[in-house]
Amino acid sequence: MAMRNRITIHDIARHAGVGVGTVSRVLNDHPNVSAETRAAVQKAISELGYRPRSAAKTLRTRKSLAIGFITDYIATTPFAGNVISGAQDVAWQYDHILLLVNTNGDPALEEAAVEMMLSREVEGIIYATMWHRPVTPPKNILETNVALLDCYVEDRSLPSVVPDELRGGYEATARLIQSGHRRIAFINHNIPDPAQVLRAEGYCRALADHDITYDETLVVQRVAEPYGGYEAMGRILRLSKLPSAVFCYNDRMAMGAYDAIKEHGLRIPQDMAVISYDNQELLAANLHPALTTMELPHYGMGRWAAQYLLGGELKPASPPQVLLACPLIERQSV
Amino acid sequence: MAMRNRITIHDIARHAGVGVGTVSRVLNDHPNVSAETRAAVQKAISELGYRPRSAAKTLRTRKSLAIGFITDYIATTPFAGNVISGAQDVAWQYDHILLLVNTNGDPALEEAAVEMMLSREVEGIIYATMWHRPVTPPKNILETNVALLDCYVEDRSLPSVVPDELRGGYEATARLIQSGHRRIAFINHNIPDPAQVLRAEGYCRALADHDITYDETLVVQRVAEPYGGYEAMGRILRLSKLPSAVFCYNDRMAMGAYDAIKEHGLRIPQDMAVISYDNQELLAANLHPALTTMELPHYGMGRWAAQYLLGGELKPASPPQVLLACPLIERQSV
DNA sequence: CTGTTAGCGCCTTCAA
DNA sequence: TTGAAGGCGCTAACAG
Repeated sequence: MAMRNRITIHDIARHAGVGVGTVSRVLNDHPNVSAETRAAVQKAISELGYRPRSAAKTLRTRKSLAIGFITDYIATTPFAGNVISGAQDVAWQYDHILLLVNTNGDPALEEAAVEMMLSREVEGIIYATMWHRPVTPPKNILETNVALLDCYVEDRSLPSVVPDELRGGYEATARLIQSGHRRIAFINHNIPDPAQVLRAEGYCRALADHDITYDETLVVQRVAEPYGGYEAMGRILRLSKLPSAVFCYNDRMAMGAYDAIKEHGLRIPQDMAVISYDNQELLAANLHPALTTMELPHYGMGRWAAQYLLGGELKPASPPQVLLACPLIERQSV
Repeated sequence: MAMRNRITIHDIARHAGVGVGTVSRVLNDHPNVSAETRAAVQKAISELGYRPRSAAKTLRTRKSLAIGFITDYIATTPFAGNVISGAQDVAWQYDHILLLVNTNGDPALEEAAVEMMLSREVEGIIYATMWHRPVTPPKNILETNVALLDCYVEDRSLPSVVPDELRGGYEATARLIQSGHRRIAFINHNIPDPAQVLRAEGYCRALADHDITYDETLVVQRVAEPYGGYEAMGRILRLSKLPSAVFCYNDRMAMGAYDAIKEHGLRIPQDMAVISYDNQELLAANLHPALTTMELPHYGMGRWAAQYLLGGELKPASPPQVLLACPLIERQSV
């Protein structure tokens, strides 16, 4: 904290008996430096305990070695850490750091955050939502590079990475079919968002591809919480002809479905197989039996977004709309 | 992205017919500027769409308006978002931004992260762990201000904020006693960390304060996972004289305890009251009955750490060791 | 291969 | 209350 004047490249230049240009060159691994000069400079650097001032470099080069990371509701989802971790791992690999701002969905704050990031000359901004949905980012974000994470703009004019919900819904259903099930219920969320629509579409296509007739009485929509899953499963269990398996919109609904199934005296998976979506470790791994589910690729989306921004393959002409696969996590419920 | 030369204070000075010094003054709310001059400058600023280059300011003032945030395992806990959110809210209030690095506990990476932050001249660094424990931060962190979050150094030489586990253990137990329970079991973690030791201490003191004799057969230690809680509760239920309530080390163990209690044919809370620790929403709110538990003050710790760094009350002479209360979240299990 | 020099954009004295 | 000038530390272009 005792901030005596910091050591600069001038100091180390003098100490090593060279010019500042040379010091700058060794600092930046410029090839045109003789081995001995380089060694002398490096010696001086470590002897004097030199530490560069990143602001000076940024001012000169217009590169901040940073990317912005804007989240909407970071505190409300257990997945936030995975997304950040993915972005961070790639950023670090490129010697970049993450500038984080959480906005609680406030548009004014979003715009201010972007402004601050632009002032700091970030390489680009990752605009991340905590659940898959369409968004309208502040327009000033267009003044730098952007990667939308777990979200997209309706007109597809911005690069985006989201989970491949359709394929996930398809594969979850197919997994059930593969185990011999033909009569498969689907407990879905009752609010139409991308996950809700696309998982349903995947469910339908899987049935169709295996010549199973779609039966609307087997599809029940409720609030995407345990009690919603409980209600939905209860309704299904009152059917005269019971299904032998159920695909749940998410692990929370599956949690409720478990209760209903057990109360009904049925065993999982013998009497009722269950597969679901999200892979919330805490739930999925600890339910009895452990829940087989489709994992949301949070870490991967974080990586993709950072990689897109730093990998140098920016093509604003045709912004990529990437779908990341949701891997099947096999446990004991199927 | 078309990065024509940026507009500088020189441009706006010329446009407004004043000197750069004056522009700088209005930018920084310096009092000595006449109202009309100020207005003229502000007009020019908005007309030209001026955006400051933070690097230039930082170079000149040595203030980056940023604080570093180092985490160990951000991806492994659902609480990460709350901590970040707390720090972020305060940082923003002071016009600061968070520079985030997650290290996966790698000491080399930690040191490099600190080095990068020092180069960027952060105001201070929040060193946060995802569970309460003693730590050894990289020594270079001492070259700036530090706030340890959910952790501490053994010699207490660095400011730290952690949950008040002892008081939490005490109050959880007292809550049970208050409901008339006198025979109270305690399911604890089987690895001695601060939470384990201090919650146990709180349990003991609460019993003592209410003239209840400590009965070691009522205290069982296991792995802090649902199956550990299940095992522990099973052991307790085999006792000849059953307790009427149980205090669990965390919500996950409580989850397992629930299973054991129900399998034993007992009702919660009528036959067996349950209280626990952590308030993992996902679990606590969705167990049947909903779980009464002590909340870990993650958001508050985030706020405290940022406030300490930015509030200007730094006193390295006597580094504060703050304990934050764990509020009781009443639900239906007591 | 190396030294010198001219800024990057801003803030902050110092005079006026 | 205001303008002018110097310099924060670094990189990159230019000579040599």
